[in-house]
Amino acid sequence: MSVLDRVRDSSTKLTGSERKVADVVIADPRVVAFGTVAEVAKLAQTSGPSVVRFAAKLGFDGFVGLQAAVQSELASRLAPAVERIRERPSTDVLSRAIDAELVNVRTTLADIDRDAFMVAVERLADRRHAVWILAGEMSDGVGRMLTMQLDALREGVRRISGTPLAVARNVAEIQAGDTVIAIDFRRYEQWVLEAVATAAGHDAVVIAITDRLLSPLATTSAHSFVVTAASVSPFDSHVGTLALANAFVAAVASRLRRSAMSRLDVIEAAWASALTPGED
Amino acid sequence: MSVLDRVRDSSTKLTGSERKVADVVIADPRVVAFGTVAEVAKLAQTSGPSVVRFAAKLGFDGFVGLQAAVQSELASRLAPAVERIRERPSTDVLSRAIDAELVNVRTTLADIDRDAFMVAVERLADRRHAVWILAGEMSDGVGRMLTMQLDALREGVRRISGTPLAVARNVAEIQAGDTVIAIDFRRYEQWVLEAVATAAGHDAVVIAITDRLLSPLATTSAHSFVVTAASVSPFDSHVGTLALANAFVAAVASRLRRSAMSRLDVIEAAWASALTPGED
DNA sequence: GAGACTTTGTATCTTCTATTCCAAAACACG
DNA sequence: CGTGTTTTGGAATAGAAGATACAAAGTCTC
Repeated sequence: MSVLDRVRDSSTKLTGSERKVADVVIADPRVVAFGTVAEVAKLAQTSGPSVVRFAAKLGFDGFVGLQAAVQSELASRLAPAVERIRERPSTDVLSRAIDAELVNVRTTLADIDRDAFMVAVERLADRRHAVWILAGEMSDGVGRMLTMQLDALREGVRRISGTPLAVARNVAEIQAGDTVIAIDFRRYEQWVLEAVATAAGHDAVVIAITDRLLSPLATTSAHSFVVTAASVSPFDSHVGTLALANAFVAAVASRLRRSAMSRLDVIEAAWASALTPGED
Repeated sequence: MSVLDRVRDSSTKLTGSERKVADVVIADPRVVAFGTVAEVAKLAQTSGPSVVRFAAKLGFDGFVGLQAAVQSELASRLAPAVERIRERPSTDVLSRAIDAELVNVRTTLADIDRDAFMVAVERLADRRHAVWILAGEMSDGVGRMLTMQLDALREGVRRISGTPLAVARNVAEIQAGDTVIAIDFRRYEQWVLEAVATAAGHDAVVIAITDRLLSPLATTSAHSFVVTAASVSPFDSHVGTLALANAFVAAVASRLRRSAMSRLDVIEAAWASALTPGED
């Protein structure tokens, strides 16, 4: 029974400062393995006795018991590589999911054309041009997250969706020089393709995120990025799509560092006043 | 200067029993890192003082100095994946993004409690109980995709969102035995926590997807899953969250194979008639 | 708002462990 | 074989670190 399991089991019975200790222990077991009661207590911003009581509550024989358990867990991780490579023939759903999603992330990001990426980032970071985001139904969630995050970094970011009428109205607003990010996958949705075509006709710069280099979307776009969407479920995995979107956001953020940060601070303040803050 | 280097330098000056100590230290540093003078002495078939003298001869301030050095060497090998990203000499955004997202996927899925996962899947696949999905603003996109996909596999899947009034109305509909999936991260949103508390009070089974084992959300839930959300942008990465959601969908799909497939066929047909099909 | 109960940290005690001392053993050399 | 030197480990010591007792602070309940 691992330390993590024990924390899970007793998590409901833990008091406030014991929970602080638990956070520290879980966040970095090395502190427990190598350190002392005093050090753990300091990191958890509590006192020694709370650390000792925490260990006892998990069923260990004092801090030394906890420490021994953590040490033996870490020790196995430190065991020679040979010993560790007993890779299971991934049969169950979870193992196959890990394999698939790792491939999705790796190939999606590794296959990016760096030059195209930089050009796209440059455009997204250019606050003189508005950014419009369209996403097919299956990738709608990624589109929303991308919109929200880009919008937090700069002004003039809008998502296009809704009824055909609403879409048409929004598309009509797109101006020459604006940037359009379109996300769509197999079973390409007609309205996305049409909207992109219209935007391209109005001299907007279209960035396509899609599943094939020669997808209908990619061929009508200035820049296109191909996502690997391998999945063990009946649906495409959008883990790669989201990883790509995150990469865009990260690049734009670092490009806009100063202005983005002040904008983020404003948003942060709004959040702080709107929410009851968490524990820390 | 590593411990190994120091041993090499002073190897000629070592006495017989000191050499025995050196052998032990090099063969398995864990004994020094985790153990005591007495234990090292026993393994080296010598006495405590010889161990201490060995440490002094290497230039350390006694055994504790040697131990500290060995610990810090091992600590870097044990560094939590998240930390290793930060330590890396920041190359370009893309490479760091790849590293971060791979870590997110790997640790999120690898750290899953298999038993809890199976129990959760069993519930989600149980068509006698409705499934309700709640997600905080930042993870809203994942919540939507999860809802859409689960809904395609089985009936009775609903997403809760909108105005406080709409949320309250939906939450009131939750019945004993229903399953609630709540997704929320740091800056925990009050409405999510409240909705979950209410649902739990009505004897619904709550599955939490959150960022810490002991987050406010996790502690009030029957089952909780922890996501690693390391990011190179100012926002948490939800790649791990999505990977986890996909894993749930995959597992539910394989659990419901027959019934899910026929349902998917119906949806497929609806799509085909609503859309202009793609190239293939 | 009073009282009971829980939680928490300070101060103290106890245990464990690294260190040091020193005498015995091993060794080198004449 | 004896003497000087080095090496070694048992026993004593000093110090650090974990455990505990207890009182203060906080929380809950009626």
